[in-house]
Amino acid sequence: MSGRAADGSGDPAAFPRNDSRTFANDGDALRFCSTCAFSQACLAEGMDKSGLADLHMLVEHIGPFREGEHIFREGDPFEAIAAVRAGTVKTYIVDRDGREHVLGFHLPGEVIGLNAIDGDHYPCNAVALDTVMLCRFSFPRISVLATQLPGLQRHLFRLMSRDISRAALHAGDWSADQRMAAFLIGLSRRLAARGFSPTRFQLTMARTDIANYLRLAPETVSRVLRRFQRDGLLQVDRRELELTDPPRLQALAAPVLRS
Amino acid sequence: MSGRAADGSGDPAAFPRNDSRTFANDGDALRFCSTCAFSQACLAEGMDKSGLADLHMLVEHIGPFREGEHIFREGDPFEAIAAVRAGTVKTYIVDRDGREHVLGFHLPGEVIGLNAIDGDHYPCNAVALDTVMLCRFSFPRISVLATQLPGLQRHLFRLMSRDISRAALHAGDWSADQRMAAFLIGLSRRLAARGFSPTRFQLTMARTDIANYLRLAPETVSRVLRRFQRDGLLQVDRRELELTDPPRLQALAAPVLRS
DNA sequence: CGTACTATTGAGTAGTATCAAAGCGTGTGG
DNA sequence: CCACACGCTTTGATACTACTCAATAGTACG
Repeated sequence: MSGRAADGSGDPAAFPRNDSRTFANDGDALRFCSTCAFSQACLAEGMDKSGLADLHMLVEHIGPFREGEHIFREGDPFEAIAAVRAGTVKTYIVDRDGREHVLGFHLPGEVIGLNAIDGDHYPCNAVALDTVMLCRFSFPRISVLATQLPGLQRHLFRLMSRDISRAALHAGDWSADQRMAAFLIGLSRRLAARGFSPTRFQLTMARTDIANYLRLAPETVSRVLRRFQRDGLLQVDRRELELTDPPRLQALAAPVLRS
Repeated sequence: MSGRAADGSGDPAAFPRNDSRTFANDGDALRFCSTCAFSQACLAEGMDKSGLADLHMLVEHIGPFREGEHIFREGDPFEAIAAVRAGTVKTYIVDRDGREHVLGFHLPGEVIGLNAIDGDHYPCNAVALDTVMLCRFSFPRISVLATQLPGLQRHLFRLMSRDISRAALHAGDWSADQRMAAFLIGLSRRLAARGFSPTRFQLTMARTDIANYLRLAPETVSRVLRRFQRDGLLQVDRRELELTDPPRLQALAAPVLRS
């Protein structure tokens, strides 16, 4: 469990608000825009169409962030949450011994920064694992909007509640095999929910990142994956992954995921 | 790590809304009422005095719950969150192997049920570890109120954000000693924040509960406590505890608590 | 083609869990 | 009031999971 902060050299200021990477709110940007998912969810919570317009006025599309580039760092002043539009974001902290603890991986459609609301500063780092596009929501502004749009407020409450439960599950006491299976099945489901293949996908994170997330040693991650492959549960080549026996993996993961 | 659901025999319906245990909103009840803490926090967030009245209209004082009595159970329909006014509440789940996983202990002034907002049903059980009094807030009603009182909304956001961070810390990868020290220092600080002694207090939970919370075996909890005592960090007799060397305990807990 | 980094593999070990049994407190019934 | 029984806690001995250390292998990049 070594783990060192992957430092993407000199990044610009954290979570830039208006820089060259911000681009217009054009149709092309909206096509894969998770704001839509965000908006959809708010509509599902009862928000009306006019709210949609207000919400879209609020959002800023930022990116691309390149691999290794930080979106925000621990201690940066908190101003905004963001929905991932494309790519994968890793959030992590580094303890005083230099060990990295990965808090989570955030896929398209998922929201980062919710753990920063209590406090003026981000309590963790967020880094792009590949090319990342974001929808940025100023938190003061989206809060105000949430008082006017109950559907939006409800969606935010739900997102945060979900994160509490997810973190609690992740805190549970499980074997290396169970945690790895739960991690893979979790990825699979989240990708499937966004229209990606649930059985063939890329691990956008390094083995070390997986290890630091699952609180395992990198060597253990390697060994578990290899054993899973020997047992016919999956095929793994470098970062390319295919789940060849999802049912058995799910059975392993079931106690962790409670499903 | 055995852990079995402590079942307090036949409880009445979950989270009763109006029963014999509900009592009037009189001065005596309010004296130690965490609604006050809740209200204070909302005022600190900018809520005005009229909001205070609205909030107090909303709250229902329920209890007492006796030791072992359940406040809600996994699967019960979600209708309300609650602030602990007195006593200790344990939240936990039981996995399919019958192992109990303790999600948290909730002291006076703390709020339970926030992880249930996403979903129609409570995702966990809540049980009284001693005599517990609660302030119940109907969630639909407090949501509506939150759209009218930005200070209240802000407070709810903060509470939930804090829970996300807390759960993430708890999920970290630490030694038995570090986890135990962090647990004790955490208790101490939370008690101190409510005006109790930070150095002398009761462990209201069983060793098994502590073990299931810290994902340790009960035997390990015993051994660590005994070693801490041998090393002069604390004095423990049954459930009576005195921290005799808080600085050293804090040093142990520091990487976990990030303080 | 060489270098650097990440991933894999192997051997030995540390830290906790597990199993078994005894101790202690508390409550109960005689 | 005492004897007993039950539950929780403690203690000891042993086992096992996952870590650590060390070395090799494989990839990506210059």
